[in-house]
Amino acid sequence: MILTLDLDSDRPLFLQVGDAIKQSLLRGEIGPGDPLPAGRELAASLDVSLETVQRAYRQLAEHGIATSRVGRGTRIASDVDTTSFSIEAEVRQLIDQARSVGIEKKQLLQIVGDAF
Amino acid sequence: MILTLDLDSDRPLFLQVGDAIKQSLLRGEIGPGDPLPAGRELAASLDVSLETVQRAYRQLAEHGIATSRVGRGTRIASDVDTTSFSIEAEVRQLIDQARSVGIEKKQLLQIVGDAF
Amino acid sequence: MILTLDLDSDRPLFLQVGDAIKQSLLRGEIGPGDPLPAGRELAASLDVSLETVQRAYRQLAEHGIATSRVGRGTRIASDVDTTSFSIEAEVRQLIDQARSVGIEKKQLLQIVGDAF
Amino acid sequence: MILTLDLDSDRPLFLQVGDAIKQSLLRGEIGPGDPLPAGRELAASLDVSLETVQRAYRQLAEHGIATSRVGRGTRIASDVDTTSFSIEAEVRQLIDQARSVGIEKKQLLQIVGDAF
DNA sequence: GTGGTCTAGACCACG
DNA sequence: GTGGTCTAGACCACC
Repeated sequence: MILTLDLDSDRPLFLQVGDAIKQSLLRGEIGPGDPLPAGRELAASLDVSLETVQRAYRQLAEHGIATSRVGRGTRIASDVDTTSFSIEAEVRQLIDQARSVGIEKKQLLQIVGDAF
Repeated sequence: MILTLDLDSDRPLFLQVGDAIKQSLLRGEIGPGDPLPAGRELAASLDVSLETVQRAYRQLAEHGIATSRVGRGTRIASDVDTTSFSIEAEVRQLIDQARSVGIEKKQLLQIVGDAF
Repeated sequence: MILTLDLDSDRPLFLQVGDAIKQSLLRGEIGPGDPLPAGRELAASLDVSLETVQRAYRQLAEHGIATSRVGRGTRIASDVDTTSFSIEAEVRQLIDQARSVGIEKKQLLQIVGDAF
Repeated sequence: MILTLDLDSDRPLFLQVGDAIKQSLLRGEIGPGDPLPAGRELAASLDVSLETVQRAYRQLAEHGIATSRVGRGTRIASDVDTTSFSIEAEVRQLIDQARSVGIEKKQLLQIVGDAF
């Protein structure tokens, strides 16, 4: 598993780690039941503290995306539902509102790009 | 000017103050060149610290929405362009959700562009 | 707020802190909207690390029992539902099952007391 | 002896093994004096480490449920009393929930005693 | 080996 | 002042 972090981002590292794992799920690189790297291992490869990785895993567990068991590692939940990751509805809503105030496609992409 | 803040929101108060002023602009309650309330006055009416209001005004100034001059108070810029921030809140929300599910900037722009 | 921790317990300290706060709620010592002690303050009075208290508060927030805002402290949620803390149903279920296998009141209290 | 483990459970495997043996006792599938499978054999059939099975047997011995003798294997104690552990799981669950809502041992015993 | 908990520091943004 | 994040260590139970 190869993940990249943006140390200059305002987004907390532990959320970035969780984001990256969800991304791998969406891309199909990993799937239900698949093991995640050991905390110490991932911490070393990302050059962050173990606690940061643990917080990421803990958050994934709280959201039902992964499960951790002492001595057995952390793995993607067998019943993980990737469809919940979709944001299509939000995108449609945004576009509707943009149109309602006369914002063009080009402008909206500019605004979104600037805010990301 | 009557503004309301949501103390239960995760959004910082000083940004909420700025948001509210932009909303007044969008609704036409205030317009280019109009004066904003004195910092101390608005702070008292919102029951927040003066520093919070000052930070809000500073942010508006940085975005070219308002201008401050010592002794003259703060007023809406004469050349303010409302189209750019009318959907800021929605864009922010979309980006937060996109990040939380591991969607990158490039991907999101693609999705938005396709759906428009 | 006076809380006591059992350092010899197997129960994690941060859960004990959360337990104690729920207990205060059940006893009516604190109620919806009431502020909780500042993390540093509670950490000092309990002689645990700040992180331990923060984890307790974070857990309460995740369960909708408290809300934290940077710079404004942590307080009991205004819509907290203490009835959800009840365990009467579980107790009744346990007693039914105990009776069904011929366990007497005295025995059950012994078993529960030993397991706590 | 056929036992099943729940790898998704938070309950340690070695306790689950002990639980399953107690359940067999309660169901009458095995009785006082009956031999338990050899450690290596059970470990292989459950696909867990020998250490896990050994820990389970050790725990059963500590609770007076089984006895181990080198070279002779492990067997159910001849004087085992099944009434004591028939509702252990329910008691554990109750205590966990009680702790999570801040109920103390004394309080819980009071509640259980009142409801019986 | 694994994850879970905890500490004692630090720096940051918000008020 | 507040809470949020992060680090670099440590010890523990489980496998």
